[in-house]
Amino acid sequence: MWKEYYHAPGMYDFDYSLRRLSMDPLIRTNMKERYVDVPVRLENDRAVVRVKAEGDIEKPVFSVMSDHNEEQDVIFEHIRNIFQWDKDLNDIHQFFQQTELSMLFHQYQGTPIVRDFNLYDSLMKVIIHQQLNMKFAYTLSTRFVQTFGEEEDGSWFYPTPEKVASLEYDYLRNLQFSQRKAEYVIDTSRLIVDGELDLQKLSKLPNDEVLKTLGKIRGIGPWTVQNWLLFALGRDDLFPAADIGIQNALKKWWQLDEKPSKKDIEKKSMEWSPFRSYAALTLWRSIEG
DNA sequence: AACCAGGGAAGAT
DNA sequence: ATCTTCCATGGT
Repeated sequence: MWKEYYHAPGMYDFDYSLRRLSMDPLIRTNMKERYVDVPVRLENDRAVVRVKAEGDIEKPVFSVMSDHNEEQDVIFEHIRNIFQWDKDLNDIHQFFQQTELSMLFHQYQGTPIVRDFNLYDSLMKVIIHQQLNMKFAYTLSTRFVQTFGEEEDGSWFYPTPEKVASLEYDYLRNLQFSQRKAEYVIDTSRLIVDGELDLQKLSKLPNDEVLKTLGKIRGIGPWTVQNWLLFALGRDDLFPAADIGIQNALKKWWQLDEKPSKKDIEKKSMEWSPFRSYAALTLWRSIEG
């Protein structure tokens, strides 16, 4: 068992992040004790890591602990990247003070981008969640993981690309996937196993190159690429204009009768570049619960 | 019952 | 290039 502490440079609302993480039934969170258990895939091994809030929004301190004693540095580095503790959210807050979203950022301070735990898992989840209402979306992804993935210490690991590539479409249809969705999930996994798609390599490329590569794959459109860039890679400047949640939030924020058009959204959101992701997160947050 | 859901492919202009 | 229509289900 090891335990390490870390201080973030600016404000950081970890309790909000926990609330978001707790929306996913596959992720074990505890709001009262303020921790989340993060499943970590290693080279040929797995670890479950507990990340716990020890401070508050103004003075964020975190503890990271695990009883997996090998590759401790790799694990800690991975956790730091997921939660992006080194990004100074005071700078983001400062930036939005000169925009029309200043009030919103004042109300919801220190909203971080918490990345999905794994590049491949994230892509599968985004494909599965396309167009579905949140409740059914989580039902589907939970069934998918609990049927084909693996559990360890109460935490669920997504199935590997190899495992998913070996499935028949009917296995997913039985879980109430549509035929299309079953094809998207399995075929994309097969591309990865065959070496035709390398997510690690993609993660080092600029957004437009990722869009060019991922967008060619059947079942992956602009919304899915944008969400993957935002949540898997944690990129700062994504604004999913096609997203219903974003549209609803802007409708409310701009006091419109109808949802604003994709084009209007894209144009206006340019004022929030290069930190559009934070605008998106904060807008989502403004219409939650 | 009708319409929507944190879309995308395929077909039609 | 841009616009419809269809895909499949569960939720409200």
